Amino acid sequence: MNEVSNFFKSAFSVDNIIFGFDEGDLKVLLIKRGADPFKGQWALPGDLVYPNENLETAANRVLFELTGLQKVYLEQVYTFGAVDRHPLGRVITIAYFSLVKISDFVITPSSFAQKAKWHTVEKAQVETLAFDHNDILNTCFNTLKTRVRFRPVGFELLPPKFTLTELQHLYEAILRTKLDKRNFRKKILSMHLLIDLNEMQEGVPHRPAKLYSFDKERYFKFEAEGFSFELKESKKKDQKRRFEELLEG
Amino acid sequence: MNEVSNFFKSAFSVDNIIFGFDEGDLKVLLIKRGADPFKGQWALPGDLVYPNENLETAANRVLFELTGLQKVYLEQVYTFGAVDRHPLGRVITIAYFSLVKISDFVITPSSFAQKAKWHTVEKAQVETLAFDHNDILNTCFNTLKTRVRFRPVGFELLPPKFTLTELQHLYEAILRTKLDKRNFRKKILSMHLLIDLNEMQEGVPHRPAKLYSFDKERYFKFEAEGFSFELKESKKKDQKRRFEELLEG
DNA sequence: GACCTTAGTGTAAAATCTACGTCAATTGCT
DNA sequence: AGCAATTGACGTAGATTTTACACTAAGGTC
Repeated sequence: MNEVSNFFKSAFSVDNIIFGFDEGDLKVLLIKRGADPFKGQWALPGDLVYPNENLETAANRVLFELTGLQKVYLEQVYTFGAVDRHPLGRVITIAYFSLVKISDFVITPSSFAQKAKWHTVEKAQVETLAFDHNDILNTCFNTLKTRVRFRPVGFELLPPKFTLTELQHLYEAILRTKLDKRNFRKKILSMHLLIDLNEMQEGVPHRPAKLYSFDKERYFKFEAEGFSFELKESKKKDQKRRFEELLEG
Repeated sequence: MNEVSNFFKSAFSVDNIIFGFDEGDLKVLLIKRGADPFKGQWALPGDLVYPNENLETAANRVLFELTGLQKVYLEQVYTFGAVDRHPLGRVITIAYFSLVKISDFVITPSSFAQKAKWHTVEKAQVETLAFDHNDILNTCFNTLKTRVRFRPVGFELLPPKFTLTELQHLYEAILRTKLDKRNFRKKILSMHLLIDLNEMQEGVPHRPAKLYSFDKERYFKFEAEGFSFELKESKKKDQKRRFEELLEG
């Protein structure tokens, strides 16, 4: 029993990778650390888990303290536990990713965050983040890419009413590819997971588009009986290349 | 700083879900616990992680101590951290699943395992396991089902030389469905991931089948350039039902 | 050599996926 | 009022993939 007590000297934390979508870009929320270690560096929002707190509760708490948001999409992704990942001792961290509608959203920096700011994922990936947060971000971004092909999680990133073009741009930003407009629409509509709201966009300087919302109930029904939601990218390489040029230029 | 030290009172463990395949059944290795808590109950093999040990190292260690196997397929799946999941204190556990060839294999029960035994997954799922190990097993089994559809991990469960029928039975056992023989073969062979060994089964009381091995190198090449490996079950409901009857009867 | 068991194979019909071009509705500018 | 600019909406033909399905071949056993 005494030996066992030697093991009870570790801590664990949760880190949230909070994705949002705005102006055609996929973004991630980072905080500028207000305390050592890594003071002044950008980091993923996270915190130590209280001894009597469940992991998911902790992830929700961090999200709430930082953003004021509750009941948003949150999913455990991976646990990072390299021995030397934290300078203060053995701390393993459980990464959660979260998808939020940026529009809903007021950043309310908590005590441990001097400053919170949306970064495009591209920029965050080249930034030097605190701890092993670059690893974590990359892993979670890859998970998002995979997730979005098999579950309609993407809808969590859009406002309640959206156009098909907005939805397509979202998928293109996440998958970093270009999709064919007509095929995308056909595919999405054939799933019957969108509700046609019979409303139109307003105040846009061009032909207004129809607005849709996501039919969650219907999706849950389908999911219950085993249902795969997949989006494939164009098989023609040219399209993909064209998009990569777009990203760079 | 003093407050922070309150957090450093937790421990974490790894639990291994070791899958094997034998006699047409998917199996999982359980140990009968030799010490409290849960003495005498079946449990997943696991251990506390040493303070200076990486998670993956710990998972490999547990596997090695129990089975003598090294360098087998091992993948992190999920972290379980309910506050009350361990009676001795706050212990979160990181679940890894592992795929081994039962043939390779001699169980060498370590100090913490009185007895290790292969259980069919079906039976293990209805057994009352120690801690939250039923949860863990179910989660990992679902992950295996998904994994096997997109990556050729199944090969890890077979001996180095196998027949197409053995491969098909493996998939059927994992997916709990029935697959069409000709379509399965066509699909598998069209991936060009199997090496035809130009050898035949011997000593079987029927027409001997060709032996194949898995072409790992080729797979890694494909994987590197983004490649999806998918097996779908029959869309005709009847086939599935027929198989479910088989499972029950 | 009869019979039992599993191995091995092809095809046609259906479903899905891919590439692609034109007219429509609105705003803003002149 | 008319025109330019912008994005929305839509269908089809050809290619590819998926599905369902049944008979002969090879070896072992008795």
